[in-house]
Amino acid sequence: MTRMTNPLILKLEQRDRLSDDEKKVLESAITRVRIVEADEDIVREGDRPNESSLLLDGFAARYKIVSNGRRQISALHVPGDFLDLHSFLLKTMDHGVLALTTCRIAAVPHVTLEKITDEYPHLTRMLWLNTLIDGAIHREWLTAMGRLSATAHMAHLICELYLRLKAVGRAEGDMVQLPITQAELGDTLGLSTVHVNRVLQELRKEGLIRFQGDALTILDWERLKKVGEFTSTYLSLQNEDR
Amino acid sequence: MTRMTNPLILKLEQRDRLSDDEKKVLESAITRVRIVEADEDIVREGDRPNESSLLLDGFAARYKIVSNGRRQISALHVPGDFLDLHSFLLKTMDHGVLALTTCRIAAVPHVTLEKITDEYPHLTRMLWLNTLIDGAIHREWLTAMGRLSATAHMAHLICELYLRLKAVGRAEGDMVQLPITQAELGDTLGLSTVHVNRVLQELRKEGLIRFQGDALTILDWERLKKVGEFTSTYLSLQNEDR
DNA sequence: CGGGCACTTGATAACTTTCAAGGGAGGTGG
DNA sequence: CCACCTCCCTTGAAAGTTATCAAGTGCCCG
Repeated sequence: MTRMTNPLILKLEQRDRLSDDEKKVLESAITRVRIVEADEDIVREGDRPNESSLLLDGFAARYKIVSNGRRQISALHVPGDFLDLHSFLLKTMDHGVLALTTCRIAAVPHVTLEKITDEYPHLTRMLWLNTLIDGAIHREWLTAMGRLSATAHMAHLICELYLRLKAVGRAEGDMVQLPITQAELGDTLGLSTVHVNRVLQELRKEGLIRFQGDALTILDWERLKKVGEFTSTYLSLQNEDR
Repeated sequence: MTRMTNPLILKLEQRDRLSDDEKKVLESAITRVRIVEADEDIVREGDRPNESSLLLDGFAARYKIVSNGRRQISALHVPGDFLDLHSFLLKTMDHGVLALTTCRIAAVPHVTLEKITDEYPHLTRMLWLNTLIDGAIHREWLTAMGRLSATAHMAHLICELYLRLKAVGRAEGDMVQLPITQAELGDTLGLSTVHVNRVLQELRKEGLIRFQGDALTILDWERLKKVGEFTSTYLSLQNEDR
């Protein structure tokens, strides 16, 4: 499903006004668009990319493998997200990025990013902001993982994903397409697949969500938020001068 | 204990060269230095600061309280760290920042940061980098919290703190001052205080560390790293053009 | 129609929390 | 100068949450 509007612009414009010039710069920053199939790596741990990947369509995850082969997903990405904007300055990837579904990905060369930082201060701040939001999400996940029950943590994640998808026009009413397996959810929440299954059943039984195939429907937003102790502040969905 | 060199400059110079001009700009960005006593808030959740706080001396933590009163610490800060540089662009604090010890804190007005982003592209990238390293640490903590045992997680944290303190000249050989209570460590790792105690005893019994009062000594770095599955890549301690 | 993958279920085991209590060190007031 | 209070660390036992192990079901795709 291809959209006309670059979802990154959609995402940034929710946080601050972009000038036409800035939008043009962003559009022209893209050198090429490629397709990555599900379960393929988009970037590998240890890589030193000379471009950053922008997700145009599909779902992707940042992940890390630990010694016993267990995997932890540290970020889930939806269209409009940069997958490794941080590699522009961090240089070496400290984690891999994986396509969860077929992904359409735009490449932005690091030389272009450097040029933007030299010439477009406000646009630079917007890109910086983008990585700051990633950081805010990381902190929220840390809190959820450390101090919430498995059920609350799941509810929290669902709230977040719903809002993030809605923010880039990927929600249809109370429903979003969420093509993520329970095993992947487990790797995201730090739970076993079996427990993910039980937790989802609990949320379903409570009448909070419906989750059939890829279709996730929010049945009771208020109670879901309450169960997940969710507040959206950290997503910075406010439009402000930045 | 006051040092002459601004620890932020020390920290940044480990990652890339700073020009004399840039250093001067950083030094003069500081408007005032204040002291915050242990257990006091430096910034509160919900605040909209118009300046960012740079930690010159002491230990601080970003934290969040969840409903049942439990607390999660999402970042531990050592001298040279910005505590809320992200508030420059995120505007609203999504968490609080607490002094764990008496802290000496410099204030950098957001208007000054904006001026830096307008006029000093490379310095801007270095500040951006600073927040990217925070993000990398968050991801590493997520992995440790989700997929490592309590003991491994603790070992991992100790490795990280030792290196970070060493990087700003706060290590004396294999020893660092770590004035953090076991309760605070629990809030950092997502564990109960009791379990923190048991995990520390295990690391001591294994001959990996000594931890008496505030003095933490690394007794067997190689084995500690192995237990904590620690690799330092994510700390970006390499000097590179950025 | 067979195979594979994702989801589901039940039983047991492991890890971590909670509850309860005692010990030790430092600071403060009488 | 000592008693006492508080905070932190430590220990033991019981409870709770989540993982692991083991199967079985359903569905999509070749």
